[in-house]
Amino acid sequence: MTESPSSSAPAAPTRKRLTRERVLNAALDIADRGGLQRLTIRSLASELGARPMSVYHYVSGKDELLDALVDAVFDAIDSPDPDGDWREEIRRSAHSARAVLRKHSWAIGLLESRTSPGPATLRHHDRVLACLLRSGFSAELTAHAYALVDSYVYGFALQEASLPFEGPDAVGGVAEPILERMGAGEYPAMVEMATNHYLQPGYDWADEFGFGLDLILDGLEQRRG
Amino acid sequence: MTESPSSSAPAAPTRKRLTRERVLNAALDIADRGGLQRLTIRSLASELGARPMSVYHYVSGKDELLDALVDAVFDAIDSPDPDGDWREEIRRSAHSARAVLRKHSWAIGLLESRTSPGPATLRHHDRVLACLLRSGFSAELTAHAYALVDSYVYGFALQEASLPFEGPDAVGGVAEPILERMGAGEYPAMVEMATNHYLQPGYDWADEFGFGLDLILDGLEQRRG
DNA sequence: GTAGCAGTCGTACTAAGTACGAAACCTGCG
DNA sequence: CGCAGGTTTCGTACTTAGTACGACTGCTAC
Repeated sequence: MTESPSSSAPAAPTRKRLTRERVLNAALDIADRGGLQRLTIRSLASELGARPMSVYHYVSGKDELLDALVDAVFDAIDSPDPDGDWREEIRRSAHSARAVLRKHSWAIGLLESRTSPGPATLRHHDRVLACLLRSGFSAELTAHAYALVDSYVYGFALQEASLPFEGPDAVGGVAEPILERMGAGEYPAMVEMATNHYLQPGYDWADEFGFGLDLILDGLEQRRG
Repeated sequence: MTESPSSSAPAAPTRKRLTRERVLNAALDIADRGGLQRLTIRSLASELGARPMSVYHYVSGKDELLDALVDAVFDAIDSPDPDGDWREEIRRSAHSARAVLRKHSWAIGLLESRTSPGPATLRHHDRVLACLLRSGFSAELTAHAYALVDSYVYGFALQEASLPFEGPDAVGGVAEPILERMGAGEYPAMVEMATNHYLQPGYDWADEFGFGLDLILDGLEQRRG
């Protein structure tokens, strides 16, 4: 019954010393797998093979943990290169942000409540601004462009997260129940769009992202001084 | 010490019978005042002058409560009139949505996790689609426009909620501490923008909304068949 | 080896969601 | 007027989660 000293871990994954990095990565994993709801100090400790209170040596509380996670997500976004072509760089960065936010969709909901950006977040924003300024955008237009592109990216990610389906063909699976719920033509335009467009083979809502982004970039180009 | 039967409420606001409407309104109030965090079944009951378990006769649980709140927020948005001029109607509706989401900014974070839209939400979306379709937009362009405008509105609201300030002049109050935190020129472009633009008298970040919206509407108009 | 410190954790308190079933209330009917 | 049956309200209590406090452990430098 007594454990020999050489075998350390009885039932938990990855033993050893904790580090802030391991804590954050484990938290990322949990949130990615099961959403923010599954991420508790206790589940986190368990994932790390430790007891809840051990976590508090690496984060001061759950709030700081969430702040750190948001910053970690921003860190994964490919920032634009301030010396490249603005249009291509902003475009690339926006696509990257969208992909990252799709993977960590729980992070979007966090953005609303966190008002103290971390270093990675600040750095990303700085690079976006630098890219625009160096490309000859006026301060005013830079501010416009920045607000516009970011809003679009976040908003798209937000919609994507709240869609009840995933991928090109899964649409039918959840859309049809909704179709029925619409009853006797309460939402005719939605029905029309669903049958004529959304449910057509080959349609993938995810493709909408590029259209809007290009429209925005076109508009900015036209308005550039 | 004994209360006379005629005086009913001892220490709580608004007595009488509960209704689902009163429950939802109280929940709205609490969330508006103190954010989602303050909204608990217990605080809600207390606001209503009732005990926690009484609430469960009007909502099946906290999740359903949150779903209902999101739908209530959508209900407050001014939907476009499908028979009006598409550009003006979409514009008006977008401004309304932005105003509503600013007032209930906690709702934005909820959007990410709720995947079953309520009737008001569906109705709003239906009206947007109808407005575009009746104005001669193709199904394809309608889908594009819908995703684009909604993304922009949600995303703008999301950014607005996470800004650490409010209103035209409050900017300085919170931006300057951040300026210092930037240390020795770690974020030069942000500093440049802050000093040359954001902190200039008369600048109001909220005004950015119109620029982006008009750019988007211009772009859609150009691409209309 | 041992003082000292960083890291780990046991215990326990608090807040919050909510299951269960009883009490209070109201209504229409005899 | 009184009572049966449904409706509403709530008392109690269990569960999960965050985290304060201080003790224990084990490594490192002397």
